[in-house]
Amino acid sequence: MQYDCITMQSITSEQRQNKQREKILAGAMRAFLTYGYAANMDTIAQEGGVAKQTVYTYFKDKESLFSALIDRLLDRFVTAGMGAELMAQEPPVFFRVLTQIALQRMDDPEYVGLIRVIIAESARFPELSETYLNRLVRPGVDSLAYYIRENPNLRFSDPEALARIIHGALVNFMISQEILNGKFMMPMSRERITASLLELILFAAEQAKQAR
Amino acid sequence: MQYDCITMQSITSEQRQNKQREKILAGAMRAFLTYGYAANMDTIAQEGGVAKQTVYTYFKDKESLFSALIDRLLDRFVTAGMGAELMAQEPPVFFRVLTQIALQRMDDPEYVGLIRVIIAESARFPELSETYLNRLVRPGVDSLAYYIRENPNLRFSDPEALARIIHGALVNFMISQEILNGKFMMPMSRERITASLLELILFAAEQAKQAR
DNA sequence: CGAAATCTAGACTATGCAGTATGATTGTAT
DNA sequence: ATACAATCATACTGCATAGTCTAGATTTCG
Repeated sequence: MQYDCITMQSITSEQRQNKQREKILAGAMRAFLTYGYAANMDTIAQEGGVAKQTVYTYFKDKESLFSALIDRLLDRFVTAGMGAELMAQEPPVFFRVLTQIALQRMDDPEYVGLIRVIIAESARFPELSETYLNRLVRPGVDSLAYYIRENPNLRFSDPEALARIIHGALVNFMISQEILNGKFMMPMSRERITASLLELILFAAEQAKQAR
Repeated sequence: MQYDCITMQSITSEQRQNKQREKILAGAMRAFLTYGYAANMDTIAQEGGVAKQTVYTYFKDKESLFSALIDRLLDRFVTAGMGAELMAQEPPVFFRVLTQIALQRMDDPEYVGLIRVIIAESARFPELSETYLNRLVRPGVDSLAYYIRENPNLRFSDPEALARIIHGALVNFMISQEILNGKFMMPMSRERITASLLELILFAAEQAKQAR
Protein backbone atom coordinates (compact mmCIF):
# COMPACT_ATOMS: atom_id res chain seq x y z
CA MET A 1 0.00 0.00 0.00
CA GLN A 2 1.14 3.54 -0.79
CA TYR A 3 1.03 6.25 1.85
CA ASP A 4 0.71 9.99 1.49
CA CYS A 5 3.96 11.46 2.79
CA ILE A 6 2.35 14.03 5.05
CA THR A 7 -0.75 12.52 6.59
CA MET A 8 0.46 8.94 6.51
CA GLN A 9 -2.97 7.89 5.42
CA SER A 10 -3.49 5.47 2.61
CA ILE A 11 -4.11 7.08 -0.74
CA THR A 12 -7.64 6.73 -1.98
CA SER A 13 -8.44 5.63 -5.48
CA GLU A 14 -9.54 9.11 -6.44
CA GLN A 15 -6.36 10.68 -5.14
CA ARG A 16 -4.23 8.26 -7.08
CA GLN A 17 -6.18 8.90 -10.21
CA ASN A 18 -5.66 12.63 -9.87
CA LYS A 19 -1.98 12.00 -9.39
CA GLN A 20 -1.82 9.93 -12.58
CA ARG A 21 -3.65 12.60 -14.48
CA GLU A 22 -1.16 15.15 -13.26
CA LYS A 23 1.80 13.03 -14.28
CA ILE A 24 0.38 12.60 -17.75
CA LEU A 25 -0.37 16.29 -18.15
CA ALA A 26 3.11 17.18 -16.92
CA GLY A 27 4.65 14.91 -19.54
CA ALA A 28 2.31 16.26 -22.19
CA MET A 29 3.27 19.79 -21.29
CA ARG A 30 6.97 19.24 -21.75
CA ALA A 31 6.45 17.40 -25.01
CA PHE A 32 3.78 19.59 -26.60
CA LEU A 33 5.39 22.88 -25.63
CA THR A 34 8.67 21.71 -27.10
CA TYR A 35 7.59 19.90 -30.25
CA GLY A 36 4.11 21.29 -30.80
CA TYR A 37 1.32 18.91 -31.76
CA ALA A 38 3.96 16.82 -33.55
CA ALA A 39 5.15 15.52 -30.17
CA ASN A 40 4.74 11.77 -29.99
CA MET A 41 2.73 9.77 -27.55
CA ASP A 42 5.54 7.44 -26.48
CA THR A 43 7.62 10.45 -25.47
CA ILE A 44 4.70 11.96 -23.61
CA ALA A 45 4.15 8.76 -21.61
CA GLN A 46 7.85 8.46 -20.90
CA GLU A 47 8.18 12.11 -19.82
CA GLY A 48 5.21 11.62 -17.54
CA GLY A 49 6.72 8.46 -16.04
CA VAL A 50 3.65 6.49 -16.98
CA ALA A 51 2.82 3.62 -19.32
CA LYS A 52 1.43 4.52 -22.68
CA GLN A 53 -1.69 2.53 -22.01
CA THR A 54 -2.35 4.62 -18.92
CA VAL A 55 -2.34 7.74 -21.03
CA TYR A 56 -5.11 6.20 -23.08
CA THR A 57 -7.15 5.22 -20.06
CA TYR A 58 -7.22 8.85 -18.93
CA PHE A 59 -7.52 10.51 -22.33
CA LYS A 60 -9.43 9.27 -25.33
CA ASP A 61 -6.77 10.18 -27.86
CA LYS A 62 -3.98 12.59 -28.66
CA GLU A 63 -6.31 15.42 -29.51
CA SER A 64 -8.20 15.18 -26.21
CA LEU A 65 -4.97 15.23 -24.29
CA PHE A 66 -3.76 18.20 -26.24
CA SER A 67 -6.96 20.15 -25.67
CA ALA A 68 -7.01 19.31 -21.99
CA LEU A 69 -3.44 20.53 -21.62
CA ILE A 70 -4.01 23.80 -23.44
CA ASP A 71 -7.18 24.42 -21.48
CA ARG A 72 -5.38 23.94 -18.22
CA LEU A 73 -2.53 26.21 -19.29
CA LEU A 74 -4.91 28.92 -20.43
CA ASP A 75 -6.62 28.68 -17.06
CA ARG A 76 -3.36 29.11 -15.26
CA PHE A 77 -2.50 32.27 -17.20
CA VAL A 78 -5.97 33.68 -17.35
CA THR A 79 -5.96 37.41 -16.85
CA ALA A 80 -7.75 37.73 -13.55
CA GLY A 81 -9.48 40.96 -14.55
CA MET A 82 -6.96 43.32 -13.07
CA GLY A 83 -6.49 43.88 -9.40
CA ALA A 84 -8.71 46.63 -7.99
CA GLU A 85 -5.68 48.18 -6.35
CA LEU A 86 -3.95 48.44 -9.73
CA MET A 87 -7.05 49.94 -11.36
CA ALA A 88 -7.06 52.61 -8.63
CA GLN A 89 -3.56 53.84 -9.43
CA GLU A 90 -2.82 57.00 -11.32
CA PRO A 91 -1.61 56.52 -14.94
CA PRO A 92 2.18 56.66 -14.38
CA VAL A 93 2.04 53.90 -11.81
CA PHE A 94 -0.71 51.97 -13.55
CA PHE A 95 1.06 51.73 -16.88
CA ARG A 96 4.44 51.01 -15.37
CA VAL A 97 3.10 48.13 -13.30
CA LEU A 98 0.96 46.87 -16.17
CA THR A 99 3.92 46.79 -18.52
CA GLN A 100 6.15 45.08 -16.02
CA ILE A 101 3.58 42.40 -15.28
CA ALA A 102 3.03 41.78 -18.98
CA LEU A 103 6.73 41.55 -19.72
CA GLN A 104 7.46 39.31 -16.77
CA ARG A 105 5.64 36.53 -18.55
CA MET A 106 8.52 36.38 -21.00
CA ASP A 107 10.51 34.64 -18.28
CA ASP A 108 8.08 31.75 -18.10
CA PRO A 109 8.97 29.19 -20.78
CA GLU A 110 5.56 27.59 -20.35
CA TYR A 111 3.83 30.83 -21.19
CA VAL A 112 6.05 31.43 -24.19
CA GLY A 113 5.59 27.86 -25.37
CA LEU A 114 1.83 28.14 -25.00
CA ILE A 115 1.68 31.24 -27.17
CA ARG A 116 3.84 29.60 -29.81
CA VAL A 117 1.71 26.49 -29.91
CA ILE A 118 -1.49 28.49 -30.10
CA ILE A 119 -0.24 30.47 -33.07
CA ALA A 120 1.25 27.40 -34.71
CA GLU A 121 -1.79 25.15 -34.35
CA SER A 122 -4.57 27.70 -34.66
CA ALA A 123 -5.10 26.64 -38.27
CA ARG A 124 -5.58 22.99 -37.29
CA PHE A 125 -7.49 23.72 -34.06
CA PRO A 126 -9.48 26.92 -34.44
CA GLU A 127 -10.99 26.56 -30.99
CA LEU A 128 -7.50 27.12 -29.62
CA SER A 129 -7.27 30.71 -30.74
CA GLU A 130 -10.89 31.18 -29.78
CA THR A 131 -10.23 30.19 -26.19
CA TYR A 132 -7.02 32.19 -26.10
CA LEU A 133 -8.70 35.35 -27.31
CA ASN A 134 -11.64 34.94 -24.95
CA ARG A 135 -9.75 33.97 -21.84
CA LEU A 136 -6.48 35.87 -22.11
CA VAL A 137 -6.67 38.67 -24.63
CA ARG A 138 -10.18 39.97 -24.22
CA PRO A 139 -10.16 40.40 -20.44
CA GLY A 140 -6.80 42.13 -20.58
CA VAL A 141 -7.73 44.48 -23.36
CA ASP A 142 -11.13 45.17 -21.85
CA SER A 143 -9.72 46.07 -18.45
CA LEU A 144 -7.17 48.30 -20.06
CA ALA A 145 -9.78 50.03 -22.21
CA TYR A 146 -11.99 50.47 -19.15
CA TYR A 147 -9.18 52.09 -17.19
CA ILE A 148 -8.37 54.46 -20.05
CA ARG A 149 -12.00 55.40 -20.54
CA GLU A 150 -12.70 56.04 -16.88
CA ASN A 151 -9.57 57.94 -15.94
CA PRO A 152 -10.18 61.68 -16.29
CA ASN A 153 -6.52 62.29 -17.03
CA LEU A 154 -6.62 60.08 -20.11
CA ARG A 155 -8.84 61.76 -22.64
CA PHE A 156 -8.12 59.57 -25.62
CA SER A 157 -10.69 59.42 -28.38
CA ASP A 158 -10.83 55.64 -28.72
CA PRO A 159 -9.89 53.73 -25.56
CA GLU A 160 -10.52 50.32 -27.08
CA ALA A 161 -8.28 50.84 -30.05
CA LEU A 162 -5.61 52.32 -27.82
CA ALA A 163 -5.84 49.35 -25.48
CA ARG A 164 -5.20 47.04 -28.41
CA ILE A 165 -2.23 49.07 -29.52
CA ILE A 166 -0.63 48.91 -26.10
CA HIS A 167 -1.44 45.24 -25.64
CA GLY A 168 -0.16 44.43 -29.13
CA ALA A 169 3.10 46.24 -28.61
CA LEU A 170 3.78 44.21 -25.46
CA VAL A 171 2.74 40.85 -26.88
CA ASN A 172 4.73 41.35 -30.03
CA PHE A 173 7.79 42.30 -28.06
CA MET A 174 7.53 38.94 -26.35
CA ILE A 175 6.98 37.08 -29.59
CA SER A 176 9.91 38.67 -31.36
CA GLN A 177 12.29 38.38 -28.43
CA GLU A 178 11.43 34.92 -27.13
CA ILE A 179 9.78 32.97 -29.93
CA LEU A 180 11.72 34.39 -32.86
CA ASN A 181 15.01 34.46 -30.97
CA GLY A 182 15.18 38.23 -31.24
CA LYS A 183 16.84 38.38 -27.85
CA PHE A 184 19.97 37.13 -29.58
CA MET A 185 19.58 38.83 -32.94
CA MET A 186 17.96 42.14 -32.09
CA PRO A 187 18.24 42.45 -28.33
CA MET A 188 16.40 45.24 -26.57
CA SER A 189 15.91 45.59 -22.84
CA ARG A 190 12.48 45.55 -21.28
CA GLU A 191 13.37 48.75 -19.48
CA ARG A 192 13.74 50.64 -22.73
CA ILE A 193 10.42 49.32 -23.98
CA THR A 194 8.75 50.17 -20.69
CA ALA A 195 10.26 53.66 -20.56
CA SER A 196 9.38 54.44 -24.17
CA LEU A 197 5.86 53.18 -23.84
CA LEU A 198 5.36 55.27 -20.71
CA GLU A 199 6.78 58.34 -22.37
CA LEU A 200 4.51 57.82 -25.36
CA ILE A 201 1.33 57.33 -23.37
CA LEU A 202 1.88 59.94 -20.70
CA PHE A 203 3.03 62.65 -23.08
CA ALA A 204 0.09 61.95 -25.36
CA ALA A 205 -2.27 62.02 -22.37
CA GLU A 206 -0.90 65.37 -21.26
CA GLN A 207 -1.40 66.80 -24.73
CA ALA A 208 -4.88 65.33 -25.02
CA LYS A 209 -5.84 67.01 -21.78
CA GLN A 210 -4.61 70.40 -22.96
CA ALA A 211 -6.25 70.01 -26.36
CA ARG A 212 -9.78 69.75 -24.97
CA MET B 1 7.93 20.96 -80.25
CA GLN B 2 6.50 23.49 -77.83
CA TYR B 3 6.47 27.17 -78.70
CA ASP B 4 6.46 30.21 -76.49
CA CYS B 5 3.19 31.96 -77.13
CA ILE B 6 4.72 35.40 -77.62
CA THR B 7 8.02 35.00 -79.44
CA MET B 8 7.05 31.83 -81.24
CA GLN B 9 10.50 30.52 -80.61
CA SER B 10 11.07 27.05 -79.29
CA ILE B 11 11.43 26.88 -75.55
CA THR B 12 14.97 26.31 -74.42
CA SER B 13 15.85 23.73 -71.85
CA GLU B 14 16.63 26.39 -69.29
CA GLN B 15 13.30 28.10 -69.78
CA ARG B 16 11.40 24.90 -69.32
CA GLN B 17 13.35 24.06 -66.21
CA ASN B 18 12.50 27.43 -64.72
CA LYS B 19 8.90 26.80 -65.52
CA GLN B 20 8.98 23.46 -63.71
CA ARG B 21 10.63 25.04 -60.71
CA GLU B 22 7.89 27.63 -60.63
CA LYS B 23 5.17 25.05 -60.77
CA ILE B 24 6.72 23.12 -57.92
CA LEU B 25 7.17 26.22 -55.80
CA ALA B 26 3.59 27.28 -56.49
CA GLY B 27 2.34 23.91 -55.28
CA ALA B 28 4.62 24.04 -52.28
CA MET B 29 3.35 27.48 -51.39
CA ARG B 30 -0.27 26.46 -51.30
CA ALA B 31 0.49 23.34 -49.31
CA PHE B 32 3.03 24.72 -46.83
CA LEU B 33 1.12 27.93 -46.14
CA THR B 34 -2.00 25.91 -45.44
CA TYR B 35 -0.67 22.93 -43.51
CA GLY B 36 2.70 24.18 -42.33
CA TYR B 37 5.69 21.90 -42.58
CA ALA B 38 3.31 18.99 -42.01
CA ALA B 39 2.11 19.37 -45.63
CA ASN B 40 2.83 16.21 -47.56
CA MET B 41 4.93 15.78 -50.65
CA ASP B 42 2.26 14.00 -52.69
CA THR B 43 -0.07 16.93 -52.19
CA ILE B 44 2.64 19.39 -53.11
CA ALA B 45 3.37 17.60 -56.37
CA GLN B 46 -0.30 17.36 -57.17
CA GLU B 47 -0.97 21.02 -56.39
CA GLY B 48 1.96 21.93 -58.60
CA GLY B 49 0.65 19.76 -61.43
CA VAL B 50 3.90 17.83 -61.52
CA ALA B 51 5.04 14.29 -60.82
CA LYS B 52 6.46 13.62 -57.41
CA GLN B 53 9.69 12.45 -58.93
CA THR B 54 10.08 15.80 -60.66
CA VAL B 55 9.92 17.55 -57.30
CA TYR B 56 12.87 15.46 -56.21
CA THR B 57 14.88 16.22 -59.32
CA TYR B 58 14.62 19.93 -58.56
CA PHE B 59 14.89 19.79 -54.79
CA LYS B 60 16.98 17.45 -52.71
CA ASP B 61 14.36 16.81 -50.09
CA LYS B 62 11.39 18.30 -48.28
CA GLU B 63 13.52 20.56 -46.14
CA SER B 64 15.31 22.09 -49.15
CA LEU B 65 12.04 22.77 -50.85
CA PHE B 66 10.65 24.34 -47.71
CA SER B 67 13.67 26.59 -47.25
CA ALA B 68 13.66 27.60 -50.91
CA LEU B 69 10.01 28.55 -50.67
CA ILE B 70 10.36 30.58 -47.50
CA ASP B 71 13.42 32.33 -48.89
CA ARG B 72 11.56 33.31 -52.01
CA LEU B 73 8.57 34.55 -50.01
CA LEU B 74 10.76 36.56 -47.68
CA ASP B 75 12.40 38.10 -50.72
CA ARG B 76 9.07 39.08 -52.14
CA PHE B 77 8.02 40.82 -48.95
CA VAL B 78 11.38 42.27 -48.06
CA THR B 79 11.04 45.78 -46.72
CA ALA B 80 12.75 47.78 -49.42
CA GLY B 81 14.18 50.27 -46.94
CA MET B 82 11.44 52.85 -47.16
CA GLY B 83 10.88 55.05 -50.13
CA ALA B 84 12.80 58.34 -50.01
CA GLU B 85 9.62 60.23 -50.75
CA LEU B 86 7.97 58.68 -47.70
CA MET B 87 10.96 59.47 -45.49
CA ALA B 88 10.69 63.10 -46.60
CA GLN B 89 7.11 63.49 -45.38
CA GLU B 90 6.15 65.28 -42.22
CA PRO B 91 5.05 63.05 -39.29
CA PRO B 92 1.27 63.13 -39.81
CA VAL B 93 1.57 61.96 -43.39
CA PHE B 94 4.50 59.67 -42.71
CA PHE B 95 2.83 57.70 -39.95
CA ARG B 96 -0.51 57.52 -41.70
CA VAL B 97 1.03 56.11 -44.86
CA LEU B 98 3.32 53.81 -42.91
CA THR B 99 0.44 52.36 -40.95
CA GLN B 100 -1.69 51.88 -44.02
CA ILE B 101 1.09 50.12 -45.89
CA ALA B 102 1.75 47.84 -42.95
CA LEU B 103 -1.90 46.98 -42.48
CA GLN B 104 -2.50 46.37 -46.18
CA ARG B 105 -0.42 43.24 -45.88
CA MET B 106 -3.22 41.69 -43.87
CA ASP B 107 -5.10 41.31 -47.14
CA ASP B 108 -2.45 39.06 -48.62
CA PRO B 109 -3.07 35.47 -47.51
CA GLU B 110 0.43 34.55 -48.56
CA TYR B 111 1.91 37.12 -46.25
CA VAL B 112 -0.28 36.03 -43.37
CA GLY B 113 0.52 32.39 -44.04
CA LEU B 114 4.21 33.13 -44.14
CA ILE B 115 4.15 34.82 -40.76
CA ARG B 116 2.22 31.95 -39.25
CA VAL B 117 4.59 29.36 -40.64
CA ILE B 118 7.62 31.29 -39.43
CA ILE B 119 6.29 31.50 -35.91
CA ALA B 120 5.10 27.91 -35.97
CA GLU B 121 8.31 26.37 -37.30
CA SER B 122 10.87 28.68 -35.74
CA ALA B 123 11.59 26.07 -33.09
CA ARG B 124 12.35 23.38 -35.68
CA PHE B 125 14.11 25.74 -38.12
CA PRO B 126 15.83 28.53 -36.22
CA GLU B 127 17.27 29.98 -39.42
CA LEU B 128 13.70 30.82 -40.40
CA SER B 129 13.23 33.39 -37.71
CA GLU B 130 16.77 34.60 -38.25
CA THR B 131 16.09 35.39 -41.90
CA TYR B 132 12.72 36.90 -41.08
CA LEU B 133 14.17 39.24 -38.48
CA ASN B 134 17.08 40.25 -40.69
CA ARG B 135 15.20 40.72 -43.92
CA LEU B 136 11.79 41.98 -42.84
CA VAL B 137 11.80 43.24 -39.29
CA ARG B 138 15.19 44.86 -38.92
CA PRO B 139 15.05 47.06 -42.05
CA GLY B 140 11.55 48.21 -41.17
CA VAL B 141 12.35 49.01 -37.57
CA ASP B 142 15.66 50.63 -38.49
CA SER B 143 14.10 52.92 -41.07
CA LEU B 144 11.40 53.88 -38.63
CA ALA B 145 13.91 54.58 -35.86
CA TYR B 146 16.01 56.61 -38.28
CA TYR B 147 13.03 58.72 -39.28
CA ILE B 148 12.08 59.38 -35.68
CA ARG B 149 15.63 60.25 -34.70
CA GLU B 150 16.20 62.64 -37.58
CA ASN B 151 12.90 64.49 -37.57
CA PRO B 152 13.20 67.64 -35.47
CA ASN B 153 9.51 67.49 -34.60
CA LEU B 154 9.87 64.09 -32.94
CA ARG B 155 11.98 64.55 -29.86
CA PHE B 156 11.52 61.14 -28.33
CA SER B 157 14.16 59.91 -25.94
CA ASP B 158 14.61 56.43 -27.45
CA PRO B 159 13.76 56.21 -31.15
CA GLU B 160 14.71 52.56 -31.44
CA ALA B 161 12.50 51.41 -28.61
CA LEU B 162 9.67 53.55 -29.93
CA ALA B 163 10.10 52.10 -33.41
CA ARG B 164 9.71 48.62 -31.96
CA ILE B 165 6.60 49.60 -30.07
CA ILE B 166 4.94 50.97 -33.19
CA HIS B 167 6.05 48.06 -35.33
CA GLY B 168 4.92 45.57 -32.70
CA ALA B 169 1.51 47.12 -32.34
CA LEU B 170 0.94 46.80 -36.09
CA VAL B 171 2.29 43.28 -36.43
CA ASN B 172 0.34 42.04 -33.48
CA PHE B 173 -2.84 43.55 -34.82
CA MET B 174 -2.33 41.45 -37.94
CA ILE B 175 -1.56 38.31 -35.94
CA SER B 176 -4.57 38.62 -33.70
CA GLN B 177 -6.98 39.56 -36.47
CA GLU B 178 -5.85 37.24 -39.25
CA ILE B 179 -3.99 34.35 -37.70
CA LEU B 180 -5.97 34.00 -34.50
CA ASN B 181 -9.30 34.70 -36.20
CA GLY B 182 -9.79 37.84 -34.14
CA LYS B 183 -11.52 39.46 -37.07
CA PHE B 184 -14.51 37.30 -36.23
CA MET B 185 -14.19 37.19 -32.46
CA MET B 186 -12.86 40.65 -31.59
CA PRO B 187 -13.24 42.67 -34.75
CA MET B 188 -11.70 46.12 -34.91
CA SER B 189 -11.32 48.24 -38.01
CA ARG B 190 -7.94 49.24 -39.33
CA GLU B 191 -9.13 52.82 -39.39
CA ARG B 192 -9.57 52.89 -35.64
CA ILE B 193 -6.14 51.41 -35.10
CA THR B 194 -4.61 53.88 -37.53
CA ALA B 195 -6.40 56.84 -36.00
CA SER B 196 -5.51 55.89 -32.45
CA LEU B 197 -1.90 55.24 -33.28
CA LEU B 198 -1.66 58.59 -35.00
CA GLU B 199 -3.29 60.35 -32.09
CA LEU B 200 -0.92 58.68 -29.68
CA ILE B 201 2.24 59.46 -31.59
CA LEU B 202 1.40 62.98 -32.68
CA PHE B 203 0.08 64.09 -29.31
CA ALA B 204 3.13 62.67 -27.60
CA ALA B 205 5.40 64.35 -30.12
CA GLU B 206 3.74 67.68 -29.52
CA GLN B 207 4.18 67.32 -25.78
CA ALA B 208 7.79 66.20 -26.15
CA LYS B 209 8.54 69.30 -28.17
CA GLN B 210 7.05 71.60 -25.53
CA ALA B 211 8.80 69.78 -22.70
CA ARG B 212 12.28 70.54 -23.98
C1' DC C 1 -5.51 -12.34 3.07
C1' DG C 2 -7.74 -12.19 -1.43
C1' DA C 3 -10.59 -10.29 -5.09
C1' DA C 4 -10.99 -6.43 -8.08
C1' DA C 5 -9.05 -2.71 -10.19
C1' DT C 6 -5.23 -0.39 -12.03
C1' DC C 7 -0.64 -0.04 -13.88
C1' DT C 8 3.42 -1.44 -16.56
C1' DA C 9 6.30 -3.02 -20.32
C1' DG C 10 6.49 -4.23 -24.54
C1' DA C 11 4.81 -6.45 -28.57
C1' DC C 12 1.65 -5.67 -32.31
C1' DT C 13 -1.44 -3.46 -35.99
C1' DA C 14 -2.51 -0.10 -39.15
C1' DT C 15 -1.64 3.95 -41.43
C1' DG C 16 0.57 7.82 -43.40
C1' DC C 17 4.31 9.62 -45.50
C1' DA C 18 9.36 10.72 -47.25
C1' DG C 19 11.97 9.18 -50.54
C1' DT C 20 13.25 5.66 -54.44
C1' DA C 21 12.76 2.70 -58.42
C1' DT C 22 10.68 1.58 -62.84
C1' DG C 23 8.90 1.56 -67.23
C1' DA C 24 6.28 4.12 -70.41
C1' DT C 25 5.74 8.71 -72.79
C1' DT C 26 6.81 12.99 -74.48
C1' DG C 27 9.61 16.52 -76.15
C1' DT C 28 14.52 18.01 -77.84
C1' DA C 29 18.57 18.01 -80.53
C1' DT C 30 21.68 16.38 -84.04
C1' DA D 1 15.04 9.45 -88.14
C1' DT D 2 17.18 8.47 -84.04
C1' DA D 3 19.42 9.05 -79.85
C1' DC D 4 18.87 11.55 -75.60
C1' DA D 5 16.92 13.92 -71.70
C1' DA D 6 13.22 15.13 -68.98
C1' DT D 7 8.61 13.98 -67.22
C1' DC D 8 4.85 11.16 -65.82
C1' DA D 9 2.17 7.68 -63.34
C1' DT D 10 2.56 4.38 -60.22
C1' DA D 11 4.29 0.98 -57.35
C1' DC D 12 7.41 0.10 -53.72
C1' DT D 13 10.50 0.51 -49.42
C1' DG D 14 11.37 1.88 -44.99
C1' DC D 15 10.28 4.23 -41.05
C1' DA D 16 7.77 6.77 -37.63
C1' DT D 17 3.91 6.83 -34.88
C1' DA D 18 -1.23 6.61 -33.15
C1' DG D 19 -3.64 3.44 -31.00
C1' DT D 20 -4.56 -1.63 -29.27
C1' DC D 21 -3.66 -5.97 -26.98
C1' DT D 22 -1.80 -8.98 -23.56
C1' DA D 23 0.28 -10.95 -19.69
C1' DG D 24 2.19 -10.12 -15.54
C1' DA D 25 3.05 -6.88 -11.50
C1' DT D 26 1.23 -3.69 -8.13
C1' DT D 27 -2.21 -1.30 -5.49
C1' DT D 28 -6.65 -0.75 -3.23
C1' DC D 29 -9.79 -2.04 0.03
C1' DG D 30 -13.32 -5.05 2.07
